[in-house]
Amino acid sequence: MIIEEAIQQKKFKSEFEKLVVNIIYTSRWLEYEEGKLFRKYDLTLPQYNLLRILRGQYPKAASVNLLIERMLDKSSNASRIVETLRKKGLVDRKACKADRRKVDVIINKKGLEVLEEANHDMAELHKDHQKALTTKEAEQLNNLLDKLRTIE
Amino acid sequence: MIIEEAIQQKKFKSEFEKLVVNIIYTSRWLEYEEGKLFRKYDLTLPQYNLLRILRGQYPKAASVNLLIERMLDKSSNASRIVETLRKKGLVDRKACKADRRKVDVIINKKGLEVLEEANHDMAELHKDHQKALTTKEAEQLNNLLDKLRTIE
DNA sequence: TGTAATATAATGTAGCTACATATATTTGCA
DNA sequence: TGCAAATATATGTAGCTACATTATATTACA
Repeated sequence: MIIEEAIQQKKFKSEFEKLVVNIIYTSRWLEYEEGKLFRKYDLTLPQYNLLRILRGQYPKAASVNLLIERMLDKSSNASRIVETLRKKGLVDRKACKADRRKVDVIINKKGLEVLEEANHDMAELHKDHQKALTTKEAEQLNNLLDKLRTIE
Repeated sequence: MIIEEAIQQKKFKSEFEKLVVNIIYTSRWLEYEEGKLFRKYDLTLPQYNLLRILRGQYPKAASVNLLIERMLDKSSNASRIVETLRKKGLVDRKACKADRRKVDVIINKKGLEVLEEANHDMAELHKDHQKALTTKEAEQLNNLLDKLRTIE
């Protein structure tokens, strides 16, 4: 469905106004698609992303600061998401000995298992995307999105 | 900044995995840029979008259902956002006479004024985007995003 | 060395989404 | 007509972002 139909807006002032709406709308659509998948594992998107970052560090610990730097939402409150994951028994958290301001967060065995399972389903989702776009088109999209953000 | 640097992830499994992250990240970036703008007017993105839909209907009333259909987040709770806007004195709400289940929501004078001002700043933001991409590239991006969503 | 500046993490608040559920009204049809 | 199904909206809950503030630990340097 083209964006005009999707949100029932007949026309946009410019191709750029339309682009902003289109990117946000497509992001929401992707997040919803992924969200359906995560709910199976009682995870949210930010929780899944945090687990992925932690697995990237495994078996080293990550500080909350490191997590924030690598998250998609920089100002999301990593502390609270870590706490949620800890309550679910997917990560361990303890004070950092070298710098007592810091906290060492490590994904544990259960966390790695859940992540592994979710990743399988995620790979399936990406296969669906491959039906819609060729690799070349996906590349082109990636490059254009990167280019848009050069004004930052 | 390319997406790999932005979230400090060295490589992705595929161009498609990268694309999902890139779209969500770019959306967050746009929302943040727009958000800075809205905060000047004590508005949030959903509130701004709702006001725009209401102006599209003006001087006719919109039902909550119509608002939901046209919002970027279909399952956002339009009722509550309308209530927030009403508290801020930007919209009026009254029971619909023809169908008493429905509610008539109309943007008022103050709402139209605030929207007008915010739109000015928004136009400036779009000018910045034009520095990053040509109209042709924006078009290309729009088409690729629409194509990605054809699997829905 | 002592103190101010900085860094790290946690927490409080408003508003948001996603989902489930509740309530009231209208419609469909046996 | 009467009642079940459908429709429209509101509300409760968990978890989220954005922002401001706080608490604590470390660093810089006069």
